[in-house]
Amino acid sequence: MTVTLADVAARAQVSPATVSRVLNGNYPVAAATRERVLRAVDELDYVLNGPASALAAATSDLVGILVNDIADPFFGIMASAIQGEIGGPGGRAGGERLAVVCNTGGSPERELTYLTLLQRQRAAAVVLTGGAVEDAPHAAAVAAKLRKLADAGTRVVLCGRPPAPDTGAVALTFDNRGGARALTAHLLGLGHRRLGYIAGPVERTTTRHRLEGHRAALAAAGVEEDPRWTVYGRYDRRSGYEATLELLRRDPSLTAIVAANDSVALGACAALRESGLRIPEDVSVAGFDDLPFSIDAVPSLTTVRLPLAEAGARAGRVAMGREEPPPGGITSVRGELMVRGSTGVPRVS
Amino acid sequence: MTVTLADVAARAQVSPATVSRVLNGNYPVAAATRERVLRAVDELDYVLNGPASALAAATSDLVGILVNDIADPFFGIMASAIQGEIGGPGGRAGGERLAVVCNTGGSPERELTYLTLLQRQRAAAVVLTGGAVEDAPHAAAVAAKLRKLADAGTRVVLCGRPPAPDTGAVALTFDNRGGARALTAHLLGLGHRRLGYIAGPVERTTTRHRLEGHRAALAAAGVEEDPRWTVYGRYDRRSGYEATLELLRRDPSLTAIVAANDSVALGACAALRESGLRIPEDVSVAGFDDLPFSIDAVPSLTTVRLPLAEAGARAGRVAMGREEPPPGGITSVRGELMVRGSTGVPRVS
DNA sequence: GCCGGTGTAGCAAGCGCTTTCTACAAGGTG
DNA sequence: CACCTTGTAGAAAGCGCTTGCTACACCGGC
Repeated sequence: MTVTLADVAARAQVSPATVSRVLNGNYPVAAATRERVLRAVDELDYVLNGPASALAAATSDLVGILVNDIADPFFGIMASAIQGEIGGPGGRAGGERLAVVCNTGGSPERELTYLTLLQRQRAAAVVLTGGAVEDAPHAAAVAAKLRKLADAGTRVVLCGRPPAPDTGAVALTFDNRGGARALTAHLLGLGHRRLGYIAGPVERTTTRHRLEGHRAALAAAGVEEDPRWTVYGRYDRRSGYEATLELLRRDPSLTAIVAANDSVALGACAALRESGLRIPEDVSVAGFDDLPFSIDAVPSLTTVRLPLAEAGARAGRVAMGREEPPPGGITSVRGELMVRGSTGVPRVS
Repeated sequence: MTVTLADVAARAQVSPATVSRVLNGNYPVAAATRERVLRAVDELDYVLNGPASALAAATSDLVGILVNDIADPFFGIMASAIQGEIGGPGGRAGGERLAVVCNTGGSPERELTYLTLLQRQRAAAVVLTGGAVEDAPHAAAVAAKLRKLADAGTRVVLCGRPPAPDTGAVALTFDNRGGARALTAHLLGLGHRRLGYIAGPVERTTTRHRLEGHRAALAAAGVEEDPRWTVYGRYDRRSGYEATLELLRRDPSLTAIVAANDSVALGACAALRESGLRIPEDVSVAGFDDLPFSIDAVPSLTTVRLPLAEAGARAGRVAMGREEPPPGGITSVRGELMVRGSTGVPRVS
């Protein structure tokens, strides 16, 4: 029923080995022979059997991309950039690779399961994006898995994720701490002294680093922080909305709200508006990431631009071995402070 | 070096066949034996070789998802929903399937190439999302490919895409025409008579259907359309921004702008604001899709909500054979008009 | 004219798994 | 007690491809 290499070989009157070599192009085949084979392939409408190739060659053309939430543009943009570089159709690279996008939903177990599944597929490379979960046993389990993958020849790249020592994984980390610090410093420079902070999920590295940067800026300015000013939530607008109402309840005198990311900031804006507060006259709002919609917020959002696409592209190239990994296998990607309309001088109180 | 089924079998003192059966759980194995095998698997840290299984069993656990642009939440949301249903880790389904997300960038060639790649992988199912390109030869080529996939046992589902007759593909189509018609009818009801329309790329089914709906509404209300009122572009904010400036240049007396989707609408809003026009007092703006950020626009966007997540989930289930396909293999999913702040009665001129 | 390249192609041995068919115990039945 | 189920495990034949090795021309040089 299905046509195989042997069928093509028969039709082209060559051996299966020759057909394989024509298709893989890694062995000299006389032009005339190649021609004949290609014609046979075409006439029979032959499609290589991927699993069989993978088995025989002990490699596959699958590249895994782990994301927390593919519906979130933060991950979508990175995934898109990674995919653009791994040499799928249209990519500049020769081989045609397929991107397997795995939605972990931020769950450690799923992350591990997906890693195993990718190991099972003998993935050519795996890129893990976004913050990691800070649970020690889980981190160890992931590290062990990554080591195993690396040992099996799978290239492992971390994109926007802290390094995983001794795993052989290359890390392209975002400087969340530095970005957050610059952002809060900007607010402090405007004169704000009572700043609410809406953090992400508690056990996430991204959450911690951004919060640390925020606090470092406060400390550097000698501003003492009230514990009531920090609320933890999720990385979505709903969370920002709710957290903002909570912050307002705890301390109505806040003059600025720093959000874990842009979606959260948008939720914060909505809550503020509904509470009858103007942005930035009554309360300034700042986000993080600079996703495409942030500039369209009204007022447009002051935030920290993370070069998501660039980082993803680089991660993709490194994963494909088309770009040298950074020295030491680790590099930090800086964000850029984007000052826009959502932040201003605090109201006089 | 790498541990194989045979190694596990040796350690558990059973035959490879038994190990395979324990792992696949589709054949009775005595509890004690199973126990022993599982222990061996654990001790050896054995991971099944996916390609080998796929080859031997002539099936794979890969599911392809074709999207135009994974960085766009429109596709991200659908992809996420599909993935949630195909039974990956955490899914309710038993098998563990991997989602291969293919970014076609709207290019027909890439679409075809990806389809071939998925055919090569012997994908268990393929879901194509978003509008199709309306080029006849290309459409025929895709149809042929889909038929071939279906013949090879791959389940093919179209999600938010028009039916592909005689291909064996199940279609979950969005009622773009109806939604667009309702949206424009709403604007007409408010009293608008001069409405600009920012369409998507010319050769896309989505573009055509939405435009047709818009025109149907105009016709039904007896409003004659000026050809200058339609501009084609892309499905992104930039396009909306530029198209709006163009529309304003062509006819400054427009009182409403209908955009191809929400991102375009956001761009339109930006252009209007920069032109000193208030929304909706001077110009009303409407979008399409109701993506999460649309409610956070200021004023919040009047749009047509498409049940992206629901449709994706359903597509995923149908692809997995866990839900009956609609009768005839075709169903139309309706959108819901969401009237919000960006539309209002036209200014008196 | 003999010999060692050089360029092509074929042979055949796997790659690691699934699955059909067969084998054998153990247990129930007439 | 012979016989047939029923339950469980093994043997072995592939699945379709890749690739190391071998084979064979054919060519130029001494």
